[in-house]
Amino acid sequence: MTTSTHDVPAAAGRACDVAASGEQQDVAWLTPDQLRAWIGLISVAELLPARLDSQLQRDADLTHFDYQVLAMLSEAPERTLRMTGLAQRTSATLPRLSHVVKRLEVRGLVERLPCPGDARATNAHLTDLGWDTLVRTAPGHVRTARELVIDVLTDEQVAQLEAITSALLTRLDPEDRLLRRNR
Amino acid sequence: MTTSTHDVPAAAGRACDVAASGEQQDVAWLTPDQLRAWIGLISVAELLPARLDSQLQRDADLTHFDYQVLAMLSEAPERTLRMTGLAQRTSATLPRLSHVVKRLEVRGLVERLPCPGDARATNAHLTDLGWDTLVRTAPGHVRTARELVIDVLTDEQVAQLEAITSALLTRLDPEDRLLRRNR
DNA sequence: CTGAAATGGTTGACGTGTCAACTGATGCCG
DNA sequence: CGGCATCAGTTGACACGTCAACCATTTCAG
Repeated sequence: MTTSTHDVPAAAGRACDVAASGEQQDVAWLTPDQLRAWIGLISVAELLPARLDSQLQRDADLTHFDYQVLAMLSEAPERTLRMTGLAQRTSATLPRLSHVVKRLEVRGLVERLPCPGDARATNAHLTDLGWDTLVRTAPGHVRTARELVIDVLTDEQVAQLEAITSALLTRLDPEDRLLRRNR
Repeated sequence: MTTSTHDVPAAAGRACDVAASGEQQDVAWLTPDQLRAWIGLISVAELLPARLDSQLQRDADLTHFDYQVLAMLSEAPERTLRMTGLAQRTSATLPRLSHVVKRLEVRGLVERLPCPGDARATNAHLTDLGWDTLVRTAPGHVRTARELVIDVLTDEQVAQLEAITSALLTRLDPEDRLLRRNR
Protein backbone atom coordinates (compact mmCIF):
# COMPACT_ATOMS: atom_id res chain seq x y z
CA MET A 1 0.00 0.00 0.00
CA THR A 2 1.54 2.42 -0.66
CA THR A 3 2.42 4.15 2.10
CA SER A 4 3.46 6.59 3.98
CA THR A 5 6.80 7.90 3.67
CA HIS A 6 7.32 7.11 0.17
CA ASP A 7 5.63 10.15 -0.92
CA VAL A 8 6.55 13.59 -0.27
CA PRO A 9 9.99 13.69 -1.69
CA ALA A 10 9.19 17.34 -1.66
CA ALA A 11 7.77 17.14 1.80
CA ALA A 12 10.92 15.43 2.92
CA GLY A 13 12.97 18.55 2.64
CA ARG A 14 10.38 20.78 4.16
CA ALA A 15 9.64 18.35 6.91
CA CYS A 16 13.25 18.09 7.92
CA ASP A 17 13.64 21.84 7.92
CA VAL A 18 10.67 22.14 10.18
CA ALA A 19 12.04 19.39 12.31
CA ALA A 20 15.46 20.98 12.62
CA SER A 21 13.99 24.13 14.02
CA GLY A 22 11.67 22.29 16.35
CA GLU A 23 12.14 19.59 18.89
CA GLN A 24 12.69 16.83 16.37
CA GLN A 25 16.18 15.95 15.37
CA ASP A 26 17.11 15.55 11.77
CA VAL A 27 15.99 12.31 10.30
CA ALA A 28 17.77 10.76 7.39
CA TRP A 29 15.30 10.15 4.60
CA LEU A 30 15.10 6.71 3.09
CA THR A 31 17.11 5.83 0.03
CA PRO A 32 15.17 4.49 -2.96
CA ASP A 33 16.25 0.95 -2.13
CA GLN A 34 15.22 1.29 1.47
CA LEU A 35 11.97 2.86 0.43
CA ARG A 36 11.04 -0.05 -1.82
CA ALA A 37 11.80 -2.54 0.91
CA TRP A 38 9.81 -0.51 3.41
CA ILE A 39 6.79 -0.16 1.19
CA GLY A 40 6.96 -3.82 0.33
CA LEU A 41 7.04 -4.79 3.95
CA ILE A 42 4.13 -2.66 5.07
CA SER A 43 2.15 -3.78 2.05
CA VAL A 44 2.67 -7.39 3.01
CA ALA A 45 1.92 -6.61 6.62
CA GLU A 46 -1.35 -5.08 5.54
CA LEU A 47 -2.47 -7.70 3.05
CA LEU A 48 -1.31 -10.97 4.55
CA PRO A 49 -3.37 -10.90 7.75
CA ALA A 50 -6.47 -10.06 5.75
CA ARG A 51 -5.90 -13.08 3.54
CA LEU A 52 -5.35 -15.41 6.44
CA ASP A 53 -8.47 -14.12 8.12
CA SER A 54 -10.62 -14.54 5.08
CA GLN A 55 -9.46 -18.09 4.42
CA LEU A 56 -10.04 -19.18 7.99
CA GLN A 57 -13.28 -17.28 8.19
CA ARG A 58 -14.56 -19.00 5.10
CA ASP A 59 -13.45 -22.50 6.08
CA ALA A 60 -14.08 -22.55 9.81
CA ASP A 61 -15.63 -19.26 10.86
CA LEU A 62 -12.46 -18.46 12.74
CA THR A 63 -10.30 -15.39 12.89
CA HIS A 64 -6.61 -15.94 12.44
CA PHE A 65 -6.32 -14.84 16.02
CA ASP A 66 -8.95 -17.40 17.08
CA TYR A 67 -6.91 -20.02 15.29
CA GLN A 68 -3.78 -19.00 17.11
CA VAL A 69 -5.52 -19.22 20.43
CA LEU A 70 -6.70 -22.74 19.67
CA ALA A 71 -3.26 -23.65 18.36
CA MET A 72 -1.50 -22.41 21.47
CA LEU A 73 -3.85 -24.34 23.71
CA SER A 74 -3.46 -27.46 21.61
CA GLU A 75 0.19 -27.77 22.41
CA ALA A 76 0.04 -26.75 26.04
CA PRO A 77 0.14 -29.43 28.74
CA GLU A 78 -3.40 -30.56 29.46
CA ARG A 79 -4.38 -28.33 26.55
CA THR A 80 -4.73 -25.71 29.24
CA LEU A 81 -3.18 -22.31 29.78
CA ARG A 82 -3.78 -19.41 32.08
CA MET A 83 -5.22 -16.34 30.43
CA THR A 84 -2.10 -14.32 31.05
CA GLY A 85 0.17 -16.95 29.57
CA LEU A 86 -2.09 -17.34 26.59
CA ALA A 87 -2.11 -13.60 26.10
CA GLN A 88 1.67 -13.48 26.02
CA ARG A 89 1.98 -16.34 23.59
CA THR A 90 -0.48 -14.71 21.24
CA SER A 91 0.87 -11.22 21.92
CA ALA A 92 -2.59 -9.99 22.71
CA THR A 93 -3.86 -7.69 25.42
CA LEU A 94 -5.79 -9.34 28.20
CA PRO A 95 -9.07 -7.61 27.38
CA ARG A 96 -8.84 -8.72 23.79
CA LEU A 97 -8.12 -12.28 24.79
CA SER A 98 -10.92 -12.22 27.32
CA HIS A 99 -13.43 -11.24 24.66
CA VAL A 100 -12.16 -13.80 22.20
CA VAL A 101 -12.15 -16.64 24.70
CA LYS A 102 -15.66 -15.73 25.73
CA ARG A 103 -16.85 -16.10 22.15
CA LEU A 104 -14.95 -19.35 21.70
CA GLU A 105 -16.49 -20.61 24.92
CA VAL A 106 -19.98 -19.85 23.67
CA ARG A 107 -19.20 -21.95 20.62
CA GLY A 108 -17.96 -24.77 22.80
CA LEU A 109 -14.40 -24.72 21.48
CA VAL A 110 -12.84 -23.65 24.75
CA GLU A 111 -13.88 -23.70 28.37
CA ARG A 112 -12.88 -21.47 31.23
CA LEU A 113 -12.12 -22.94 34.61
CA PRO A 114 -11.06 -21.24 37.80
CA CYS A 115 -7.42 -21.94 38.50
CA PRO A 116 -7.06 -24.20 41.54
CA GLY A 117 -3.86 -22.67 42.84
CA ASP A 118 -4.80 -19.01 42.45
CA ALA A 119 -8.36 -17.86 42.86
CA ARG A 120 -7.72 -14.77 40.76
CA ALA A 121 -6.63 -16.69 37.71
CA THR A 122 -8.61 -18.38 34.97
CA ASN A 123 -7.52 -21.42 33.01
CA ALA A 124 -8.54 -21.74 29.39
CA HIS A 125 -8.90 -25.32 28.24
CA LEU A 126 -9.30 -26.59 24.69
CA THR A 127 -12.33 -28.86 24.45
CA ASP A 128 -12.50 -31.95 22.27
CA LEU A 129 -14.66 -30.00 19.87
CA GLY A 130 -12.03 -27.27 19.78
CA TRP A 131 -9.31 -29.82 19.12
CA ASP A 132 -11.30 -31.42 16.32
CA THR A 133 -11.99 -28.05 14.79
CA LEU A 134 -8.32 -27.22 14.85
CA VAL A 135 -7.33 -30.54 13.36
CA ARG A 136 -9.90 -30.13 10.63
CA THR A 137 -8.78 -26.59 9.88
CA ALA A 138 -5.02 -26.96 9.98
CA PRO A 139 -4.45 -28.46 6.51
CA GLY A 140 -6.29 -25.66 4.76
CA HIS A 141 -4.39 -23.12 6.75
CA VAL A 142 -1.05 -24.68 5.92
CA ARG A 143 -2.03 -24.80 2.31
CA THR A 144 -2.73 -21.09 2.42
CA ALA A 145 0.60 -20.44 4.08
CA ARG A 146 2.30 -22.33 1.27
CA GLU A 147 0.36 -20.66 -1.51
CA LEU A 148 0.85 -17.15 -0.26
CA VAL A 149 4.34 -17.33 1.14
CA ILE A 150 6.43 -20.44 1.41
CA ASP A 151 6.04 -21.84 -2.05
CA VAL A 152 6.53 -18.43 -3.60
CA LEU A 153 10.05 -18.16 -2.23
CA THR A 154 13.23 -20.07 -2.85
CA ASP A 155 14.71 -22.06 0.01
CA GLU A 156 17.39 -19.43 0.27
CA GLN A 157 14.82 -16.68 0.55
CA VAL A 158 12.98 -18.59 3.24
CA ALA A 159 16.20 -18.69 5.21
CA GLN A 160 16.76 -14.99 4.62
CA LEU A 161 13.24 -14.24 5.70
CA GLU A 162 13.76 -16.12 8.91
CA ALA A 163 16.88 -14.10 9.67
CA ILE A 164 15.22 -10.82 8.80
CA THR A 165 12.06 -11.37 10.81
CA SER A 166 14.12 -12.61 13.69
CA ALA A 167 16.07 -9.35 13.66
CA LEU A 168 12.92 -7.26 13.39
CA LEU A 169 11.31 -9.03 16.30
CA THR A 170 14.10 -7.99 18.60
CA ARG A 171 12.67 -4.50 18.20
CA LEU A 172 9.00 -5.29 17.78
CA ASP A 173 8.82 -7.81 20.58
CA PRO A 174 11.63 -6.92 22.95
CA GLU A 175 10.48 -9.24 25.70
CA ASP A 176 10.50 -11.98 23.16
CA ARG A 177 7.22 -13.35 24.33
CA LEU A 178 6.37 -14.96 21.05
CA LEU A 179 9.38 -16.89 19.99
CA ARG A 180 10.79 -18.09 23.23
CA ARG A 181 9.33 -21.51 22.65
CA ASN A 182 10.62 -21.82 19.19
CA ARG A 183 14.26 -21.32 19.70
CA MET B 1 2.65 -14.58 16.18
CA THR B 2 2.66 -17.60 17.10
CA THR B 3 0.52 -19.15 15.08
CA SER B 4 -1.24 -21.35 13.62
CA THR B 5 0.36 -24.06 12.06
CA HIS B 6 3.28 -24.28 14.16
CA ASP B 7 1.48 -26.23 16.62
CA VAL B 8 -0.07 -29.50 16.36
CA PRO B 9 2.78 -31.57 15.16
CA ALA B 10 0.48 -34.26 16.41
CA ALA B 11 -2.48 -32.68 14.74
CA ALA B 12 -0.56 -32.54 11.53
CA GLY B 13 -0.74 -36.23 11.04
CA ARG B 14 -4.31 -36.50 12.08
CA ALA B 15 -5.37 -33.55 10.04
CA CYS B 16 -3.79 -34.90 6.93
CA ASP B 17 -5.41 -38.23 7.44
CA VAL B 18 -8.74 -36.60 7.77
CA ALA B 19 -8.00 -34.50 4.76
CA ALA B 20 -6.98 -37.45 2.66
CA SER B 21 -10.28 -39.13 3.25
CA GLY B 22 -12.24 -35.96 2.67
CA GLU B 23 -12.29 -33.44 -0.07
CA GLN B 24 -8.99 -31.88 0.85
CA GLN B 25 -5.88 -33.05 -0.84
CA ASP B 26 -2.80 -33.85 1.13
CA VAL B 27 -0.89 -30.83 2.22
CA ALA B 28 2.81 -31.01 2.87
CA TRP B 29 3.50 -29.84 6.40
CA LEU B 30 6.08 -27.14 6.92
CA THR B 31 9.67 -28.03 7.67
CA PRO B 32 11.17 -26.54 10.82
CA ASP B 33 12.98 -23.91 8.79
CA GLN B 34 9.88 -22.95 6.92
CA LEU B 35 7.92 -22.88 10.12
CA ARG B 36 10.28 -20.44 11.76
CA ALA B 37 10.17 -18.14 8.76
CA TRP B 38 6.38 -18.34 8.66
CA ILE B 39 5.92 -17.63 12.33
CA GLY B 40 8.41 -14.80 12.09
CA LEU B 41 6.56 -13.27 9.19
CA ILE B 42 3.11 -13.39 10.71
CA SER B 43 4.50 -12.09 13.98
CA VAL B 44 5.96 -9.10 12.19
CA ALA B 45 2.77 -8.65 10.21
CA GLU B 46 0.85 -8.56 13.45
CA LEU B 47 3.11 -6.30 15.46
CA LEU B 48 4.43 -3.81 12.94
CA PRO B 49 1.11 -2.18 11.96
CA ALA B 50 0.21 -1.79 15.62
CA ARG B 51 3.47 0.04 16.24
CA LEU B 52 3.04 2.34 13.30
CA ASP B 53 -0.49 3.13 14.36
CA SER B 54 0.47 3.92 17.89
CA GLN B 55 3.33 6.20 16.90
CA LEU B 56 1.20 8.17 14.45
CA GLN B 57 -1.74 8.22 16.81
CA ARG B 58 0.41 9.67 19.53
CA ASP B 59 2.12 12.27 17.38
CA ALA B 60 -0.66 13.39 15.08
CA ASP B 61 -3.85 11.57 16.00
CA LEU B 62 -3.65 9.71 12.72
CA THR B 63 -4.01 6.09 11.80
CA HIS B 64 -1.32 4.64 9.63
CA PHE B 65 -4.03 4.31 7.05
CA ASP B 66 -4.97 7.97 7.47
CA TYR B 67 -1.34 8.82 6.92
CA GLN B 68 -1.21 6.80 3.75
CA VAL B 69 -4.28 8.54 2.42
CA LEU B 70 -2.73 11.93 3.03
CA ALA B 71 0.56 10.75 1.57
CA MET B 72 -1.05 9.48 -1.60
CA LEU B 73 -2.90 12.72 -2.09
CA SER B 74 0.24 14.73 -1.44
CA GLU B 75 1.99 13.38 -4.45
CA ALA B 76 -0.97 13.33 -6.81
CA PRO B 77 -1.34 16.08 -9.38
CA GLU B 78 -3.30 18.94 -7.84
CA ARG B 79 -3.06 16.94 -4.64
CA THR B 80 -6.32 15.44 -5.83
CA LEU B 81 -7.44 11.91 -6.53
CA ARG B 82 -10.72 10.21 -7.24
CA MET B 83 -12.00 7.99 -4.50
CA THR B 84 -11.59 4.87 -6.56
CA GLY B 85 -8.03 5.67 -7.49
CA LEU B 86 -7.22 6.51 -3.92
CA ALA B 87 -8.76 3.24 -2.78
CA GLN B 88 -6.58 1.27 -5.17
CA ARG B 89 -3.41 3.05 -4.16
CA THR B 90 -4.11 2.41 -0.52
CA SER B 91 -5.47 -1.07 -1.17
CA ALA B 92 -8.61 -0.25 0.74
CA THR B 93 -12.22 -1.04 0.06
CA LEU B 94 -14.34 1.86 -1.08
CA PRO B 95 -16.56 1.84 2.01
CA ARG B 96 -13.55 1.96 4.27
CA LEU B 97 -12.04 4.82 2.34
CA SER B 98 -15.33 6.66 2.32
CA HIS B 99 -15.54 6.52 6.10
CA VAL B 100 -11.95 7.57 6.56
CA VAL B 101 -12.16 10.49 4.15
CA LYS B 102 -15.32 11.65 5.83
CA ARG B 103 -13.50 11.81 9.17
CA LEU B 104 -10.50 13.54 7.61
CA GLU B 105 -12.84 16.04 6.01
CA VAL B 106 -14.42 16.86 9.35
CA ARG B 107 -10.95 17.62 10.65
CA GLY B 108 -10.24 19.83 7.66
CA LEU B 109 -7.35 17.76 6.34
CA VAL B 110 -9.11 16.77 3.15
CA GLU B 111 -12.04 18.08 1.16
CA ARG B 112 -14.43 16.28 -1.13
CA LEU B 113 -15.46 17.83 -4.41
CA PRO B 114 -17.76 16.51 -7.09
CA CYS B 115 -15.76 15.43 -10.10
CA PRO B 116 -16.40 17.79 -13.02
CA GLY B 117 -16.15 15.15 -15.73
CA ASP B 118 -18.22 12.43 -14.09
CA ALA B 119 -21.12 13.27 -11.85
CA ARG B 120 -20.90 9.92 -10.11
CA ALA B 121 -17.35 10.42 -8.96
CA THR B 122 -15.91 12.31 -6.02
CA ASN B 123 -12.51 13.95 -5.90
CA ALA B 124 -10.59 13.99 -2.66
CA HIS B 125 -8.27 16.96 -2.30
CA LEU B 126 -5.57 17.50 0.29
CA THR B 127 -6.03 20.87 1.98
CA ASP B 128 -3.18 23.10 3.07
CA LEU B 129 -3.84 22.04 6.61
CA GLY B 130 -3.62 18.41 5.52
CA TRP B 131 -0.35 19.08 3.73
CA ASP B 132 1.11 20.84 6.75
CA THR B 133 0.04 18.02 8.98
CA LEU B 134 1.70 15.53 6.71
CA VAL B 135 4.90 17.53 6.50
CA ARG B 136 4.99 17.88 10.24
CA THR B 137 4.38 14.18 10.76
CA ALA B 138 6.67 12.67 8.16
CA PRO B 139 9.98 12.92 10.02
CA GLY B 140 8.68 11.11 13.05
CA HIS B 141 7.22 8.44 10.88
CA VAL B 142 10.45 7.93 8.98
CA ARG B 143 12.31 7.79 12.22
CA THR B 144 9.99 5.02 13.37
CA ALA B 145 10.50 3.16 10.12
CA ARG B 146 14.24 3.33 10.68
CA GLU B 147 14.12 2.32 14.30
CA LEU B 148 11.85 -0.62 13.78
CA VAL B 149 13.02 -1.91 10.44
CA ILE B 150 15.59 -0.26 8.25
CA ASP B 151 18.33 0.41 10.75
CA VAL B 152 17.92 -3.04 12.25
CA LEU B 153 18.90 -4.72 9.00
CA THR B 154 22.09 -4.80 6.99
CA ASP B 155 22.05 -3.26 3.52
CA GLU B 156 22.13 -6.74 2.14
CA GLN B 157 19.11 -7.76 4.18
CA VAL B 158 17.24 -4.69 3.02
CA ALA B 159 17.85 -5.78 -0.54
CA GLN B 160 16.74 -9.31 0.27
CA LEU B 161 13.63 -7.99 1.94
CA GLU B 162 12.76 -5.99 -1.13
CA ALA B 163 13.06 -9.08 -3.31
CA ILE B 164 11.07 -11.23 -0.92
CA THR B 165 8.21 -8.79 -0.44
CA SER B 166 8.12 -8.17 -4.13
CA ALA B 167 7.66 -11.89 -4.72
CA LEU B 168 4.99 -12.17 -2.05
CA LEU B 169 3.04 -9.27 -3.47
CA THR B 170 2.63 -11.06 -6.76
CA ARG B 171 0.34 -13.39 -4.81
CA LEU B 172 -1.10 -11.00 -2.28
CA ASP B 173 -1.78 -8.20 -4.71
CA PRO B 174 -2.11 -9.83 -8.10
CA GLU B 175 -3.41 -6.74 -9.82
CA ASP B 176 -0.36 -4.97 -8.55
CA ARG B 177 -2.33 -1.94 -7.56
CA LEU B 178 0.10 -0.88 -4.93
CA LEU B 179 3.47 -0.97 -6.47
CA ARG B 180 2.78 0.06 -9.98
CA ARG B 181 3.99 3.53 -9.28
CA ASN B 182 7.12 2.45 -7.58
CA ARG B 183 8.67 0.36 -10.24
C1' DC C 1 -2.56 -9.16 61.03
C1' DT C 2 -3.90 -5.11 58.85
C1' DG C 3 -3.93 -2.12 55.15
C1' DA C 4 -1.81 -0.60 50.74
C1' DA C 5 -0.12 -1.97 46.42
C1' DA C 6 0.15 -5.17 42.86
C1' DT C 7 -1.82 -9.02 40.18
C1' DG C 8 -5.39 -11.42 37.22
C1' DG C 9 -9.17 -10.84 34.86
C1' DT C 10 -13.74 -8.99 33.21
C1' DT C 11 -16.83 -5.56 31.52
C1' DG C 12 -18.69 -1.68 28.80
C1' DA C 13 -18.18 2.26 25.84
C1' DC C 14 -16.14 3.90 21.89
C1' DG C 15 -13.64 3.90 17.28
C1' DT C 16 -12.77 1.66 13.20
C1' DG C 17 -13.37 -2.02 9.34
C1' DT C 18 -16.52 -5.01 6.72
C1' DC C 19 -20.40 -6.33 4.39
C1' DA C 20 -24.79 -5.76 2.18
C1' DA C 21 -28.10 -2.66 0.59
C1' DC C 22 -29.01 1.41 -1.60
C1' DT C 23 -28.86 5.85 -4.61
C1' DG C 24 -27.51 8.16 -8.82
C1' DA C 25 -25.16 8.56 -12.93
C1' DT C 26 -23.14 6.38 -17.26
C1' DG C 27 -22.77 3.39 -20.98
C1' DC C 28 -24.56 0.60 -24.17
C1' DC C 29 -27.60 -2.46 -26.94
C1' DG C 30 -31.32 -2.59 -29.80
C1' DC D 1 -34.11 7.23 -27.49
C1' DG D 2 -35.74 3.62 -23.96
C1' DG D 3 -34.28 0.31 -20.77
C1' DC D 4 -30.87 -2.51 -18.41
C1' DA D 5 -26.41 -3.43 -16.63
C1' DT D 6 -22.55 -1.38 -14.66
C1' DC D 7 -20.00 1.96 -12.17
C1' DA D 8 -18.97 5.38 -8.21
C1' DG D 9 -19.86 6.24 -3.93
C1' DT D 10 -22.45 6.48 0.51
C1' DT D 11 -24.81 4.70 4.39
C1' DG D 12 -26.07 1.71 8.34
C1' DA D 13 -25.76 -2.49 10.96
C1' DC D 14 -22.74 -5.53 12.91
C1' DA D 15 -18.11 -7.55 14.54
C1' DC D 16 -13.82 -6.87 16.59
C1' DG D 17 -9.91 -4.35 19.19
C1' DT D 18 -8.69 -0.82 22.55
C1' DC D 19 -8.89 1.67 26.49
C1' DA D 20 -10.27 2.92 31.02
C1' DA D 21 -12.75 1.56 34.92
C1' DC D 22 -13.70 -1.88 37.89
C1' DC D 23 -13.71 -6.07 41.19
C1' DA D 24 -11.54 -9.82 43.58
C1' DT D 25 -7.49 -11.94 45.21
C1' DT D 26 -2.84 -12.05 46.65
C1' DT D 27 1.36 -10.12 48.44
C1' DC D 28 4.01 -7.68 51.37
C1' DA D 29 5.45 -3.90 54.64
C1' DG D 30 5.27 -2.56 59.08
